[in-house]
Amino acid sequence: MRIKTRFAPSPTGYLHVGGARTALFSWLYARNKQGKFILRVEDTDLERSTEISTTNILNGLKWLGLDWDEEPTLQSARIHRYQEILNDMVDKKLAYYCDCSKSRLSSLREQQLAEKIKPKYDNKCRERNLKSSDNTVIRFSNPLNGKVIFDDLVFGKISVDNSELDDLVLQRSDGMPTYNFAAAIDDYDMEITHVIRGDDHINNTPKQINILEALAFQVPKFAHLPMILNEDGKRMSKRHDAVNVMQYREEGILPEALLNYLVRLGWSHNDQEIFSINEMIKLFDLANVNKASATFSKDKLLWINKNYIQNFENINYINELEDIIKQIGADIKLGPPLHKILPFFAKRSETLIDFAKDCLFLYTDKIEYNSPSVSRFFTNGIQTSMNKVVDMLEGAQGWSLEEISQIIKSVIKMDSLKFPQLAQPIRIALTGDTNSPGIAEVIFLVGKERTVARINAAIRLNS
RNA sequence: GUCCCCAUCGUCUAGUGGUUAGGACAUCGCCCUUUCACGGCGAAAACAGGGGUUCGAAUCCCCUUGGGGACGCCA
Repeated sequence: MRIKTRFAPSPTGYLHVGGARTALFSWLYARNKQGKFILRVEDTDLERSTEISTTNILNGLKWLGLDWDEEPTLQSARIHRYQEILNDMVDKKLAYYCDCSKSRLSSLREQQLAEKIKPKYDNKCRERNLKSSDNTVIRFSNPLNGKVIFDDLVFGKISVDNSELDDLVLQRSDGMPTYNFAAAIDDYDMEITHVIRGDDHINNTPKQINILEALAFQVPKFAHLPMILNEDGKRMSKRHDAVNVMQYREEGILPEALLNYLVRLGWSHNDQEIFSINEMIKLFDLANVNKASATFSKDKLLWINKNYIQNFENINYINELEDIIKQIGADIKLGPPLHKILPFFAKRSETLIDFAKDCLFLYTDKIEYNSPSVSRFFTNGIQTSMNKVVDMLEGAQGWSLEEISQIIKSVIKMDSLKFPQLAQPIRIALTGDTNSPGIAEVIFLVGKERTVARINAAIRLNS
């Protein structure tokens, strides 16, 4: 049978890192097996679901490059199908109507909690044979005895006693199906072979298996993924943690890098750290997924990102970089085309934001001097040497790195200077700060005319 | 509280009965150096604890401890 996996987000926010990791593993598994990967939007909660959330989540997946097969399915479009099955279940006494009020349910729950027992529905309506009416829900007649055992592809054998489960609601009083019901039916109808999801769903699995088995529907295989914890070792939360995938984009993280970081959170292939997308697809398997939850490390993400930025020959991020430079307010036409500066800046940047800031002096003529550095390096008399550099640069025949480098060196020799004594004030004149690529490279990239203008301006200001 | 699950350096992990317990991030030191970086070399750093099983346990079993998850007309 052809492998088919799905990612089934609820449209109640954006794509967060946990969801992205789940989607990635699901996607990798399908791609590795030449199977299908589909999307299912679980929008059965009318209160919380929004269309904008669906768009956000899809955009997140697109940015990451996690492409899907088939049109995404909305559960809200399938209510007739759920209804059909529900009617059948009630007919077959696999499910029943229940009119217990929410207040009765909550006091029951409080009582059970007070008695220190697991809160469960007491099956009051199970044998009452109620008819459907405005306020009724449909509950599942969960088996009373025995246990549910399934073989999780990551965790191995998991066993839960039916006495731990209760008659869960399948359909709300507003007519919408609940998660455990809709997900089980959809996985069956959509012929999902492998349900890959977070391990917070382990406890739902026996419920879904019972529903499927009651209906004599085939049960898919399950693979639960360990959770991702934040740097405090707590579960990632929207309040405290950077969990929106698009936030990483704004921070200058490359999608390939985020994917690479995420794939190593819970999965490994010996000692390998860096994987191209194709390698991930080729090497991914569920057998090497870890069981323990993992802590998210921004440091390591940045390290991986740095690797990808350095690897500009294979990863194209010029358009993204250009957007950021424009956002900062610089004019890309003032300086060299971006692909020409890559070799000089790529190995210096952890993020695209760093990169953009570092190369900004090439794309703006408003140089803001870092004043403490100015006073430190613009020592008495250095202006004379700087003037010599200007003169020689103006007289230069060509404009090569080698030639520029020779000019700097000759002035240093002429005036008996140490390299930084001359290089630093020039660097400040050209870039505003003390940190940049090599001084000859900077001069080369800024260009003759602008270099001369900037050095002259700096000399005027500091003499 | 009840149930389910997990447990190797600070972090991500390799390891599937016999290893000096390996790699990576971060940290620290040295080297390189034209500033900041990059890079190179090196150091420190772990099998949660206790019982078994075994000639031999990080690896298998049990208990304890710690952590996570679930217990909704959320997903």
